[in-house]
Amino acid sequence: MYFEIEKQAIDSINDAIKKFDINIDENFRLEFPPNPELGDLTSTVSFILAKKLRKSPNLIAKELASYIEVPEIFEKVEAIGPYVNFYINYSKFAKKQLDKIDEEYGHLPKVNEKIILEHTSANPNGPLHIGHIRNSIFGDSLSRLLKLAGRDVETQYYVNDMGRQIAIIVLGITELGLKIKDQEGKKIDHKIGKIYFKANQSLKEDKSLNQKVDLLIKEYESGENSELNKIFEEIVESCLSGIKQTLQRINITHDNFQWEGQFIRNDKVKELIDYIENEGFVTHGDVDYIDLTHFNIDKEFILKRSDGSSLYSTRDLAYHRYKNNLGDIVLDILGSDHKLAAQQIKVIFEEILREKCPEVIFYEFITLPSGSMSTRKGVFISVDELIDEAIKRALDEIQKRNSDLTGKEIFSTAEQIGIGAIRFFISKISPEKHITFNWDEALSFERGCASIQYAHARACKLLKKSNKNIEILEISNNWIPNKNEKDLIRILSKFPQVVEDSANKKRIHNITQYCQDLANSFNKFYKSEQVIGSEVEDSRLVLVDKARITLKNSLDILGINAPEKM
RNA sequence: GGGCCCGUAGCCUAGUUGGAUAGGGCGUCGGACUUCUAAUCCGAAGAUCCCGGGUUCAAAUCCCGGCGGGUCCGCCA
Repeated sequence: MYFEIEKQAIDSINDAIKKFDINIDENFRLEFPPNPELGDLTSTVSFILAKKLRKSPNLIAKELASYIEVPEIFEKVEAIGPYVNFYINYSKFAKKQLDKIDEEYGHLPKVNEKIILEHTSANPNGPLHIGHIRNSIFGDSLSRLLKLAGRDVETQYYVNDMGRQIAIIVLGITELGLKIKDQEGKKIDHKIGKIYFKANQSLKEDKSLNQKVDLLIKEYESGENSELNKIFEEIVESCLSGIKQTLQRINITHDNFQWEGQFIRNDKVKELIDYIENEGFVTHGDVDYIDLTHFNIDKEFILKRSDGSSLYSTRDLAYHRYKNNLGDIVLDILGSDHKLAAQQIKVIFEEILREKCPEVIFYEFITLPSGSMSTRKGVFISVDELIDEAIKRALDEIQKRNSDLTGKEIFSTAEQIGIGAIRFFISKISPEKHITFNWDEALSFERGCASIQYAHARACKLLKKSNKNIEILEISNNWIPNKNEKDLIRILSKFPQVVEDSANKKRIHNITQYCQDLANSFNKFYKSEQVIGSEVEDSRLVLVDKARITLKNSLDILGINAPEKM
């Protein structure tokens, strides 16, 4: 609906512009004015015309507004300063807009674009910690957003089964006699994390163990020792199963898990290195490397270790080459510590392999007040701990309030609220901002996610209480929306536009703001307007139902459940 | 030392392809539950948009120079 009336407004402006006898690009879009008193839609086209006509934008706006034939859905068009503002006629608009909202609301038309979205890809050397969670939550929400916006998205987790980290765990088990089952921790990923920590301690004390790690890496890479292969695979598989469980708790699943070892086993890494060699980009020194100084990167790209074993970066190159064949866009979510590596990959793809290079979205770190987290040093807050604490706090909150929840409902609702608080906290901050973790900030239930979920629960309760079949309710013809209703309808109508904008920018924090605005508007309406028993009960019930749907759909982008009771 | 990112009320944050009185939230202060659930709503106070220059009719936004924080500069991933 929004797109339709926007188009009508744009057409009317374009018609009016013809009177100026000037050519401009007709594909401009409209914006939302900063507040409703200034209308529902606004055009800044006067600024563009001003340059061409050499007249002040204010005068042009005035003239332009007088030329515009106001489309029927609008009440008036007015120039205020340099802006041309359109005011919606809500008596006409309300019904049309609300009729458009169904369970699919927000879905945009299919775009012919396949996106391979890699996120999380944490090393299976321990549990996920709160440093990883930004990657997972951002990646998952982005995938939901892009799907809603009509893209075909496949999510992948790149499993590092071949790195030094895993070899260190194997060392712990085979050489240091550590057993997974003896380790502290409720989940297997936590236990494996303990072995990783302990093996690293030993490695620090006895440097000679490093040579054993090197041997393990070489041997696993050769694939010849089936006994050893099994140990590696079991560790990775076990740890990954724990990671998957954690992700599932916060509503995250991946479509696909790709083990990096496959690119060694199927010779793709070898083919790649040969190709680069043939193209003449390999320099042979102590090790084989690509000199990237011609491309303004001072750091060389090393292709393999001097003992011939492969490196993460080269295997990653092969993985990206593989992904290039799967989709139109290859999208990675990476911590900003990968910026240099990503720059190298970009140059290698563009200049050497002559293929499209991956698109990367970076995020800054989450650190503890005491500094960075480290699985190796055993310094981190695990995502499982965070979830447990979030649910515990939500449970306390529910018990403090007189909710009408009973038995099992209490726990599942606490879960939804706790997880919501976590996902909302991470999603609302733009990724380039560094976060110092703080329990109380991360797990706030006032005015945060809980108030949005609460708005949804209120809507559900109200609809149930009305005892009417919402499906067959009609908006009354003599319903003239008042201020609170107009505000709510306006914000409901913006949803598809917010989806489109956010998807184009590949940013999700706009969605959190939208959820908050929508909930605020609904709560305000709820507080000030009687629904059941009012003269326009049916119309208001429809409005409540549409708000319910939009709240649910917008929360869904963030992977947050919308409880029906709280 | 060099590269990249960040710096917006006591605190967190949006806005950064230049454009309407810098938008939210937490916290503070004052109001609203015999009313569809107060995890709510209404109102108030609170900002040198890190600092200093510059470009512009117009700068939180662009340019230059500082300061502060994060991060990278591994034959780790």
